[in-house]
Amino acid sequence: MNNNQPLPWDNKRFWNWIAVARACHVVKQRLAKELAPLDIKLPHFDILANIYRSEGISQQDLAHKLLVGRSNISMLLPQIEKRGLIERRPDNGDKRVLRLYLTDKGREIARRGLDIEVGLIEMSMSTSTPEECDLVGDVMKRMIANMEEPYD
Amino acid sequence: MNNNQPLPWDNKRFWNWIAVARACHVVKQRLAKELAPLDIKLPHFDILANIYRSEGISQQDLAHKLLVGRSNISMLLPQIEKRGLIERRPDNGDKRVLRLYLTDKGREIARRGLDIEVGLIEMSMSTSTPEECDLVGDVMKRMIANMEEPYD
DNA sequence: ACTATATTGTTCATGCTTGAACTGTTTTAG
DNA sequence: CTAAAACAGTTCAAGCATGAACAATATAGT
Repeated sequence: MNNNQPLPWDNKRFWNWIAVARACHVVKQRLAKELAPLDIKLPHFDILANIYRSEGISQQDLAHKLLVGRSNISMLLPQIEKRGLIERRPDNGDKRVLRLYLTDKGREIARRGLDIEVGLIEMSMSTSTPEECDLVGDVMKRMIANMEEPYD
Repeated sequence: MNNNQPLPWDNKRFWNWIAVARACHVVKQRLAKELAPLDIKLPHFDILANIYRSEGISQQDLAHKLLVGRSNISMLLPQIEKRGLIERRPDNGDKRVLRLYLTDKGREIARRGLDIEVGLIEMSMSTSTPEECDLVGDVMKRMIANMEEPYD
């Protein structure tokens, strides 16, 4: 038995991470609520926001950016397309690839949603200095890099 | 039109937050993989881990801790119970509430899963100093507090 | 005591997410 | 040039998460 191993409850890094996970969860739930007036769900908005930044992106690259599977994108896009928020156009050189573009309506929603998201982030981070926020970002980027290693 | 509003891409806080969200996502996906040998999924493990820390907790309180709806817990518990990892026993004073306890088998899995989780967190945070990690935790707790405010 | 309100847990329909199997296209190697 | 491998996108079945409606129990105000 390994019952004399240190408990996680005594581990500060553990609790700090729990705080990160909870903050993430809370912000996402809150953002979903704030987006309701735009009649857009979080997963759809994430897609719009990314196309807004990278117009003409492929579904593959979009999935990669959002850290989700291609199938996920493949299931959501038709819904957004039917609402007239995006267009899918085949790539000229590669017949496998579909490239994604916003319609004016889609761009408007992306724009407004992003304003809401940024406002929420600014509000929630307003009690921390820019230097502190930057440090948080740095630590997170390091974590992501470490996470890509094999580890076993 | 508000097209001359500043774009989020120019906002440092925005990018720092994106890093947080991505780190969260990556860690969760990785943890899910590491837990596979224990034959336990992340949602089930989260439940076990919380009962491990708070044996005798009610379903309501568990849902609150995990930031999910009661219905979610209500759907997952029977599965874990059937696997013989937990027990549900009625409260003595209040016939509405069910209190949750781990079986020896459940405790073993919780214990081993927590070791894996802590190992993963330590590894990913190993390139940051304890002071930096503590600051991250502080900023996150402030964010959570700010998020509970009305804001509209 | 008694009705109104609140609380705990359940069920249901809906929607998101995943991984595996599949189609069609492109690239690579021999 | 052709066969094998890699790649982009789709489909499907399964599992997770949510909110609304519900049953049973507890609490409060009169």
